[in-house]
Amino acid sequence: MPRSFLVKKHFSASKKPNYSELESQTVYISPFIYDKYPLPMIPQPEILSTTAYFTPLAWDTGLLTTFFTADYKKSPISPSSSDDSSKPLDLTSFSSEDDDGGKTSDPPSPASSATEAEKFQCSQCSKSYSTFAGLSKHKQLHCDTQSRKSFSCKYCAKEYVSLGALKMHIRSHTLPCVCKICGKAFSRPWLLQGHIRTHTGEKPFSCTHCNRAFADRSNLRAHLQTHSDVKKYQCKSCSRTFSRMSLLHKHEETGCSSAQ
DNA sequence: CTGGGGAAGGGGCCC
DNA sequence: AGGGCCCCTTCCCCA
Repeated sequence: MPRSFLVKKHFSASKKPNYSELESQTVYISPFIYDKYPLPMIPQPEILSTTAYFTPLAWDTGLLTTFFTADYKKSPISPSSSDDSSKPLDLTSFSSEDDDGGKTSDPPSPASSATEAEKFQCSQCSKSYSTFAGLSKHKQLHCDTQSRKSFSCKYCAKEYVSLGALKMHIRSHTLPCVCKICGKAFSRPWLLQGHIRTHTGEKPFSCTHCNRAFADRSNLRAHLQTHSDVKKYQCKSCSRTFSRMSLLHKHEETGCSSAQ
């Protein structure tokens, strides 16, 4: 994903958040995409008109293609042919466990992480991180009680130990990322990005088992489970297995016959 | 009721 | 320290 899609914002450096500034931050996607959608435009609230940022990247089909090609070069998941960049990408040649480059919370593979993970360990809880920054954030958020400070949200009762976490949370109230097609607002740019795919119909993640395509990588992962013989989620009461945790939860909540 | 797809929210990690 | 991305999870809807 091109970083130019995102509008860099400058928050107040003071400990007390500048709420008016936070509230006025509105992220716009490029207007070019909307040229393809002559839909009646929803009246723009004042927040949308005064601080509009139009970044260079357009979300038209051609540029989307460019975007996807460039973006996915970073990941092990890349189109089979660079000349055929409009072809949906294939995730299925990678297992759901190891296609994330070690960024997930899954247990790291012994070969790659044993030494890395032990490099920075929390003295409080012994949790290990591969980077000092990771350890620092962990300590700040969870274990370094001496340095904990409270940042309260003015919209709700939530409190956070860091200003960054509060800013992130406040975005869920202010919803600065607005879709110009339908007016729906989102807290983060990539939520808007995913939402825009619902308008464009872009589905860059394809399943090689059945040729279905998805707009969302996670939805492809969930779909891949339907092709798997082994269901990951098992009911402790009746041992029945499910492809999704949500299905297991639903099964348990609706009353597993073997429960109790 | 179950299984599956679509859409979205939030946390963790890397840069 | 903050921005950005990825992943996991959840909710809703439909067949």
